[in-house]
Amino acid sequence: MPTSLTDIARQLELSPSTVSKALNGYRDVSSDTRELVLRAALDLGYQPSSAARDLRRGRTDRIGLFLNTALEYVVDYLSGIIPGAVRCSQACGKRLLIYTLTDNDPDQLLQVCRAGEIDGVILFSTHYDSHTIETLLEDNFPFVVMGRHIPDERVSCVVPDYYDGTRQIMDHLLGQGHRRIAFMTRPELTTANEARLQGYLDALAAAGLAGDGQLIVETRLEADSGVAPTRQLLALASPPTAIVAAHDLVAVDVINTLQADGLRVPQDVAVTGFDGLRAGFRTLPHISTVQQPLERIGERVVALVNRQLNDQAALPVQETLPVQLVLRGSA
Amino acid sequence: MPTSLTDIARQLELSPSTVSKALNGYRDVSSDTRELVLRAALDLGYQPSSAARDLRRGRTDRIGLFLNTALEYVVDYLSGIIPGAVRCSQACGKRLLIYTLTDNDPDQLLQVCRAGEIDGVILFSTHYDSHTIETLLEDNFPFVVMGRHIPDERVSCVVPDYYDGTRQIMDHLLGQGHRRIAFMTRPELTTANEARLQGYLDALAAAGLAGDGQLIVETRLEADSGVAPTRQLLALASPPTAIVAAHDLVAVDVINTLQADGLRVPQDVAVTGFDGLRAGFRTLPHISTVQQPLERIGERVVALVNRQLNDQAALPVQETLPVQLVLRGSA
DNA sequence: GCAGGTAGCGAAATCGTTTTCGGAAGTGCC
DNA sequence: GGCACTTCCGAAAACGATTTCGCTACCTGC
Repeated sequence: MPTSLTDIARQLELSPSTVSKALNGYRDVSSDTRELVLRAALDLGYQPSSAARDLRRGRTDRIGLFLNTALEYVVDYLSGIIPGAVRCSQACGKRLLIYTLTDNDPDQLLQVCRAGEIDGVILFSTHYDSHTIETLLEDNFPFVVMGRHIPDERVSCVVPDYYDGTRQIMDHLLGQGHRRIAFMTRPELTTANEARLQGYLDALAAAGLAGDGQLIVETRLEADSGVAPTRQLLALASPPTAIVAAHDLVAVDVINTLQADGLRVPQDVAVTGFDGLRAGFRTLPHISTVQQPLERIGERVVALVNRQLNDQAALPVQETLPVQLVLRGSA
Repeated sequence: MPTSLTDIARQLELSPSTVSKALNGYRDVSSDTRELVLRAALDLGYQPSSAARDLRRGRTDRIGLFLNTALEYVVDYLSGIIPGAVRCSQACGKRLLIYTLTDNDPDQLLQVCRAGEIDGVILFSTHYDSHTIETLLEDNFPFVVMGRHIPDERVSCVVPDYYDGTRQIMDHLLGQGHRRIAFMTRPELTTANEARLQGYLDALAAAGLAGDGQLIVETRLEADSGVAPTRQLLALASPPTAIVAAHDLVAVDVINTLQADGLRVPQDVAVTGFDGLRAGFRTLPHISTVQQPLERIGERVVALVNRQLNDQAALPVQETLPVQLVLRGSA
């Protein structure tokens, strides 16, 4: 049992109230006793019990973020987000913590929120779940969705510009002379996927090209999910000369699969990613991709949660952040 | 403000005690009222306030793990650890959470522990810090070190067999006929690095080879940290035919650097990694490495913390887990 | 000397649980 | 009817902090 506030009070023959006030900067404490209290607290290594303090104050100054499926992808994405998110939460006087979910209990997030373990929560795009969102809204619990636009004006979100990013990729590939361009999408019908697909289709149309359904294939978020779709594309009578992967991790699989078949990237087949994760540097050539402003996303997402904490009546906002094509060799 | 236990009590015209007992499975509650209470709790979406409960019970059923520097490496390693750690903590009725540290405050970990936010903590090897460990010991706060052996019999730790792993690598390379084998180490003088270096030296000696100081180079944990040392090795009058990298992420850099120079892996230079992270699959050829039993490490580390929680007098243990060489092409 | 003001401290309520203890019914047995 | 049990419930005391309010001195100015 660590030292408590009453321990200090006893030792100094003061009341707990005075000790608390000395520690919290109240003005009705003489500078002498304040000094005494601070010194004693330091000597005893005092740290206020977070449970007691949270209970009394009715808040925790903590913001949560939940980890669950598709660990490999999420974790890579997170490592890009975290610096910005941590910096911002620190500036707001909050702490950011990451919860590990056990996948067999989908309600864990709601339980943690209702138990008051955290004041607000950041929803990673991979656990879109309308029931969760609906309940959070009913509870009036502060939350922000990251990486996916939710078609509901009551929810705040921060998303990269998927449409523009895809257009940038396509314009580049078309400019290079590619005409048979394959597109890898994800099976979930989210606004992110729709925006990317729309960017692809619009770019083709703008170039006066007719789409070919065979060139649109599905991938998942899991490891090695790019291998099978690539083989599927290579097996076509007229295979693509460029492949637009759903994200960088898939692009890694694509490149490895192509190279394993003796094809050269980008000479034989150009490949592009999306997101701008560190994984893009682990292949040779490095992956040409659309760089999301990851740190900034982390920053904004925390800032928006914080805004809701400070101002109950704050109106929700949907932020779309600009992205940028970076050419690193694979296209 | 979410519904509290007293809300339920009021609505049902019962006392808070009875409601609490009904929810917590006490036997002195009639099955009728229990049913009533459970139903009301469900209807109102009741979730006990974690602050109140933690305060009263004097524990949190939470185990912490801290993230700080070298994010890219840590995060990759973590994604291997987490499934096992989460599974085990769930089996123990605990929750595992990850704290993000702001690097300018080294005492944050201690503060969180002393504030009683968590019952126990897992120390990632990358923040060895004798002051932290010493303080945790003084506080009698349960903790386990992961991935590094601490030369102090009072602290529990779980480590892969670095020595044996390195011997396995060396035996393989020597068996392939390599005679000039470079070794990348980390600057910190930890038992892990020492064990690896010793394995390297012993293997050379066992093969009757004299070591060459020029072949031992240093790397850091940060991104791209393998590039410079590789160039350093290539610049030698007599460059190595094999490079034993400190870990998989460095090996990625090494392979990319070699290939960028037109060298073939493994024909011109063989490369090995360590750890068995997913990153090893992102190069071509895939990285031959020493696979750590990551999930098992996660499992054991949580289990050991839990043991200390259940039995204050539990003796510390140092566990060394077996590792296995996996050949994937780069050597 | 006295009203009014200020500085410094403590008492006590409160946050929402858990848990011990005791008491009020009801039951069974002689 | 009296006794010992059992069954079920509530009162109340914690846990450790924060915060309001009131009280005592002392000071100030007239």
